[in-house]
Amino acid sequence: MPRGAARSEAAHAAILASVASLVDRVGYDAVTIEGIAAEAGVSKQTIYRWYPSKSAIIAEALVEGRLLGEDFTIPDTGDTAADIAAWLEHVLTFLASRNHAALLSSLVAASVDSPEIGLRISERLGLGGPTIAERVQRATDAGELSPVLSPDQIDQLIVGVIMMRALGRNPYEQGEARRLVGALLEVTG
Amino acid sequence: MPRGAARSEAAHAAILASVASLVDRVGYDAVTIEGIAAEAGVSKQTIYRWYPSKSAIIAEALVEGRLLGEDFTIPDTGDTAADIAAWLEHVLTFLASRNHAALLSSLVAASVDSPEIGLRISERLGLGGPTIAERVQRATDAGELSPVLSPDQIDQLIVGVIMMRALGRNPYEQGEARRLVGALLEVTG
Amino acid sequence: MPRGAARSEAAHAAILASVASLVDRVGYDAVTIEGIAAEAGVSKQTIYRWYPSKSAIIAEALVEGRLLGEDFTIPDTGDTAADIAAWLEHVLTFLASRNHAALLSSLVAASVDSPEIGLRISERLGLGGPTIAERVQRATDAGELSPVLSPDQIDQLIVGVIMMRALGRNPYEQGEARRLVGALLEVTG
Amino acid sequence: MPRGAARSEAAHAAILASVASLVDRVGYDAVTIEGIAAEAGVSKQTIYRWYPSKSAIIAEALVEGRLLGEDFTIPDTGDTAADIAAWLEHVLTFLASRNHAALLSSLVAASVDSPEIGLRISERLGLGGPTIAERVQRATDAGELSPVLSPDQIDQLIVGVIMMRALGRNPYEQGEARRLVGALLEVTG
DNA sequence: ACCTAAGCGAGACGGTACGTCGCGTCTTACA
DNA sequence: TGTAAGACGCGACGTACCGTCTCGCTTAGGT
Repeated sequence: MPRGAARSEAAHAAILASVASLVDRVGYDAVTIEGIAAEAGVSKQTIYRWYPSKSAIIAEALVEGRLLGEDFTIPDTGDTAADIAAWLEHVLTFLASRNHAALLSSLVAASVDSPEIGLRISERLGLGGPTIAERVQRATDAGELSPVLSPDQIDQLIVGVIMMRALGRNPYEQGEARRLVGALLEVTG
Repeated sequence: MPRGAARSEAAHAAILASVASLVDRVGYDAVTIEGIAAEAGVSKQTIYRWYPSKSAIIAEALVEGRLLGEDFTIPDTGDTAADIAAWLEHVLTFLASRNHAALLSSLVAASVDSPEIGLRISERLGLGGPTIAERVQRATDAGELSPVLSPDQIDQLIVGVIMMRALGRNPYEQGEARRLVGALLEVTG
Repeated sequence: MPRGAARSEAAHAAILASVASLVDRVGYDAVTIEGIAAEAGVSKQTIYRWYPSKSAIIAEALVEGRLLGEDFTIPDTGDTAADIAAWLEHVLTFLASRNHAALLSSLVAASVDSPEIGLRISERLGLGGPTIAERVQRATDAGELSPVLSPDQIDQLIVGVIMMRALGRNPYEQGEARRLVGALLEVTG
Repeated sequence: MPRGAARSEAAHAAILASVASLVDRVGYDAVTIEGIAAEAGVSKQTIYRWYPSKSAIIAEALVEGRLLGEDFTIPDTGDTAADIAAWLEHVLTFLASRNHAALLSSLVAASVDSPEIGLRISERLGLGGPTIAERVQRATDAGELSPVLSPDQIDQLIVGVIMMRALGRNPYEQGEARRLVGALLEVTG
């Protein structure tokens, strides 16, 4: 059994809280390890003891829900098209409010040199369990839908739209999500 | 009329050549102003005289075709769907070769802090003239196509796919572009 | 006979005026060639055409009386001790007023790497013609004085006092010059 | 009680050693912070952590005896005039050898912008304890001497001679110190 | 009345050094 | 042994001046 003081949960929490606050206020790029340490009242060494890099802290903050804190789980009501449309609307609406698009785009930039962050963003956006591709596949197998495009392509197109919105800051147009999903899934009704 | 010595075209060209070479060799993030200056045989001050930041240099290198040098103009043969499919295939094939996806994704990350770069990337990818949305709109007006989605949505979906590919490094699957464009534009043939 | 435009006296004068003003305002060290050029409305090239260095400009400004502009000629009334005392009093009084000590000390600092400046300062302080040593020698030869110290030593001591005053910023005490000169020249009266 | 790592004595010593060596080799003006850092194998930041400016480093090097390392303490044998004469001879002889006059004059120039340096030079030359003025005062009170000039004036004259020597680079003449001190202190013997 | 060789302002250029920031590693003293 | 504090070597930042070098204009003798 290890001797000496145990890992300080207070320090741990302070780090995550500070990094979330800083990312929100100044953006990912302008966040520095020294800034986090100062804001959290923690020594740099403590940070480096638990995290190998700035992006690892961000990744954990994502997992802990300190960033992108809302619940973006894809609902499961039996109507796959409606579920996905509702979820997409939720995501796009979220991006259109406050500086959430800026937050997400700075995280996307971060994910370029940290695949981990990309993965955590996906999870946070509700894609941690069954992905859109899987949902579509299942619905197709069940005869619920018969889309022209493959489930993977549909997944990619929808996530691509989210990315474009995060990067481009376009406003959200009422009903857009429903129309898009409807078209992609060939929901004729 | 401006007085004083004119801007040195030699220095100008050397800067752009060096930045292109460096981005290619070490990646966007690892490029430094001092590195550019050293490689170009130019003083830092000369760089700062003409560019406010690293991203401005990248933006100009993009405009000058020193990065993403290929011709990605969307063809115009009369068949809009085929034109766009051919163009998309070209872009996706390009991204699948060498370290081009890494290059583009690092540029996308850069564009988060520099809208200018985002704009120049679009231009370089052939979207500087009539956009996909415009092409689709024109074809729809001419009765050539009657897609379910709006031209803007189609545009966004297609560009979104390119982004996803750049960020995700998936390989390109033969014929993918054609299938995707076909489905989005409702080309039943 | 030379052809082409003649040296611009306007530029010449503007340079000297600016350098004098700048030395007075910011001190020798903080004066820059670029600052002079900007203040004088003159190009750097024009300055370098006529002066090899900053200290050369200072030297000329001294010669022209733009710095240390007062007349410090040693009087010649026949009474050597009184002459020197009067002169010394004049110099020390000058140093005690305004920021003249600061000016002189910055010039002394300049003279460390520019003997030319040292020479010009001496001239300006009235030592350009017969030096103190020469005056004392002459008075000694004439039987007017019979000092214990050699003329050169006396000269050095008196100039040394001026230096100390310039460097040390002590205030001037009424009658000090007279007492000092009296003692050094053994004027018993 | 201060926490954190203590100041590195190794770095501290290396800085002082380097600055002493550089001043000796290239002269005060040509010494740069970057040069010191490179020579000492120390980062610039470490230098700036402890010293606000180049002159502060010089001041400390003076205090530590890395520059003007000789012992210039004024002796105290009971014979004040002889003590001062011996000390002055020591100083003037020192200045006449090697490039010591150049060293001192560059330090004097530096002291124009840094009173601290001026103070440290005085201390180094043996004037840190009882000054010449104090020694003369004491001797006068004891009836040992009865000089015409005030102790302060004598002090100033003697130090002025040292300055003149430093700035003027005259050679030292055998016995000069003794004659000078003799005359100023009215030692008739 | 033209040349044409200076002089001139403006200012770009390759450099060197500045003083600052943040990195990731380390050392110290305390709990 | 974990922690806050903080020093350290390092690399890059963006700025200030250096002294040299074009530019295009003005000026004024020589033909």
